Amino acid sequence: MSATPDPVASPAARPPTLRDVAILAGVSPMTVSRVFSGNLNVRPEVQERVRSAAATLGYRRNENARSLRPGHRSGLIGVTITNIANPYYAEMQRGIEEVAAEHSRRILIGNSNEDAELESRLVADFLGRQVEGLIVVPSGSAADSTHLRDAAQGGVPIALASRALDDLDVDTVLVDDIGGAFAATDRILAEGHTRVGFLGTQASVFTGRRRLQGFRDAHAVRGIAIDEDLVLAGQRDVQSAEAAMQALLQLADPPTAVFTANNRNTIGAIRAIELDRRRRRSAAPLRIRLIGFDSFEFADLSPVPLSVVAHDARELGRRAATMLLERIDGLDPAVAGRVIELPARLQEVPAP
Amino acid sequence: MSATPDPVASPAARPPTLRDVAILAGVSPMTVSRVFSGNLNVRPEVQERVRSAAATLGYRRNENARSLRPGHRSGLIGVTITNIANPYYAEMQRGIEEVAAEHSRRILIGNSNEDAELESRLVADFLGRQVEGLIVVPSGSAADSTHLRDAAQGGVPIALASRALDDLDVDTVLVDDIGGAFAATDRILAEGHTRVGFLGTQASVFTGRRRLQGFRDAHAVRGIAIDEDLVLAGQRDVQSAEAAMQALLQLADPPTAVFTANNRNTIGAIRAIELDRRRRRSAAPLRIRLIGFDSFEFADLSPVPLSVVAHDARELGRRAATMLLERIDGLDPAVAGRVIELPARLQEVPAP
DNA sequence: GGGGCGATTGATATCGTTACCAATCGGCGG
DNA sequence: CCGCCGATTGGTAACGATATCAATCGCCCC
Repeated sequence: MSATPDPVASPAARPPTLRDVAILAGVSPMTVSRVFSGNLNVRPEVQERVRSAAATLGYRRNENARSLRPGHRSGLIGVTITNIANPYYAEMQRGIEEVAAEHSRRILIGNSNEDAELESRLVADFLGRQVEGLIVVPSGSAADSTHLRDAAQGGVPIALASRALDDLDVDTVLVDDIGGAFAATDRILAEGHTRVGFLGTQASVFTGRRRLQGFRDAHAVRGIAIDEDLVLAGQRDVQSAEAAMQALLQLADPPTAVFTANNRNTIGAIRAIELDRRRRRSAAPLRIRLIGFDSFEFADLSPVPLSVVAHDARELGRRAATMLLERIDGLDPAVAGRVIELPARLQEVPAP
Repeated sequence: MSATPDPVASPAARPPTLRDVAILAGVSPMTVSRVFSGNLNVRPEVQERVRSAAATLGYRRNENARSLRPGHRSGLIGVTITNIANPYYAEMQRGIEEVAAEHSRRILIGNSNEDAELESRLVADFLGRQVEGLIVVPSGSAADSTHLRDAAQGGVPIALASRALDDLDVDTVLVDDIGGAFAATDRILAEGHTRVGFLGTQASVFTGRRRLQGFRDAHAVRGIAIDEDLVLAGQRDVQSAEAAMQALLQLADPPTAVFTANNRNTIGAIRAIELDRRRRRSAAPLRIRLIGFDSFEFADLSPVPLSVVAHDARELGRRAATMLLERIDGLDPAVAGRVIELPARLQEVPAP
């Protein structure tokens, strides 16, 4: 005989089924099924025999087969996020999973990478896997939401997180982008600044659009004109944000304050200012008033004085999941899409 | 008639099945099945009729039912992570998903929250859902790995990420914790420091243990004694790390340098030092030499001079997924668990 | 002591899909 | 003009699990 190690049983070419357990335990498949779903009316002695046989074989119920039965639910929730590597969405995912776990649901996750086509494929795949609901951060480039409307029409509940879609009436959890951006900008203007820069994402991104609107509204209310040369939208990562900030700094007449509309842009801006200081071998950074949307782990340790508009990503995830599960658990479908706006609080700048 | 909006079809109490499509198209279920899996030998005209019927009904293949057929694979990979809210693991998850997507696999994800019991339940659930493989960041408290051994014995490939398990011979991707910690500590000692603090996680966490070992090794090689009062292990979050650093600073004879063994502890340490500076209303932070394991987004913008031992979380995820998929795609099971150690590079401190 | 009730167990059919085999048809070579 | 072949289509039986109904058994009460 060869030296192939094979101490216990065969290497399980095929995972054991309920039928295998039944044969080993000398009972019918139905009895095994009963043992694994509540032990209704099975003699303790038989239960013991079945469990022992199952343990010997390493049997596990096939959840996919179970979910085939009528009325059974898959216990899965599909989540598509634009980019999980962004700590904000990671935190949101955590919130989603907390609530999902409380309701015994698992999550299937996919990154859309801001690509509508990819998002659409993810959604289709998730639906094919019988998810009970979808939580979607709609990709910025999503010109149409056909794939989501199809799902909704098919009876699969959807919750949108962070971004709304005008043409899709489903539960949505947003941050008060406009209010937060307004408050931040208003604060800057109240301090006397009149040339305020804006760094944000492209207008096709819902949150970017709204935060720019808050920025504009605040100017309008105070009757201060915006120099459009100071409005740079289109940075989606830290690197491009840093470059954009550098461009602002190098203007002949640079802004005295800048509102950055998300954490990528805030970090890029800080980086540009701090690296500028190091290049100048100066002890003090440029005096630029900086307020950023989104809090992040290092916000209060920034080397550059900074205020942030803070909001709670985990809570956003929790609320989206909660609303979704209400739908899954039978909320009257006639109830129109509910929209929650979570507060965005302007945090005071820490003593420098 | 009432005003209930119900323009198209019924609200799909039950999602349409292949059989429904077949009836509408006036063909047999088999023909529909063929149309959706390669169109082998179905007349174009019939194909068109079937596709049209499917579109009308909003039909989607039930992937769970398909995966019931013998030989079919689920296309799912189960991933358990200790805490996705840690940006390091979020980045890792991204790497895993990139590779999984390249191989047309989706991921089922769950947070174990460093709880072995929870991890075990997640794994059991994933196996029940017929995942083709598992990627696990073993929870620190996992005294035993029975649940994983069962899975492995059942023929489901496993890859461990970030942390190894002594008693489980499976593919594993690690960071060169010992080498990285050694290099960092050696650098500190070479600079002349003799009282070096250590902040890290509890010894039950694999990486924490290894990084402490590198720290000790470096001292041993240089024949420098470690003051055990300066070794604080057990901080798992930023808050407790900050408190631990404060404790070090308040010692009668505080360390002149500190090695922080992960990003939570590094950030906590920076926070303690910076907040101390602010309390003292001083322009300069305490002169403490700081080197931390793990890079993070803000590492080079730290208000406190800092070096880091950098490694690539996304690559770690990619490698784990790649090895797992090799197993799934039929790598000889006789091949013993492969262990990869990714490099951890000591990055120079940026000019302050 | 008989009828009946509850507890226990098993046989059957089905969930949605597809591999396999059989049936049908048109057309072409001999 | 017959028979064979390929193309096309359908019937059947499973995949693993369970709801439903039927069957069996022991035991209690009148």
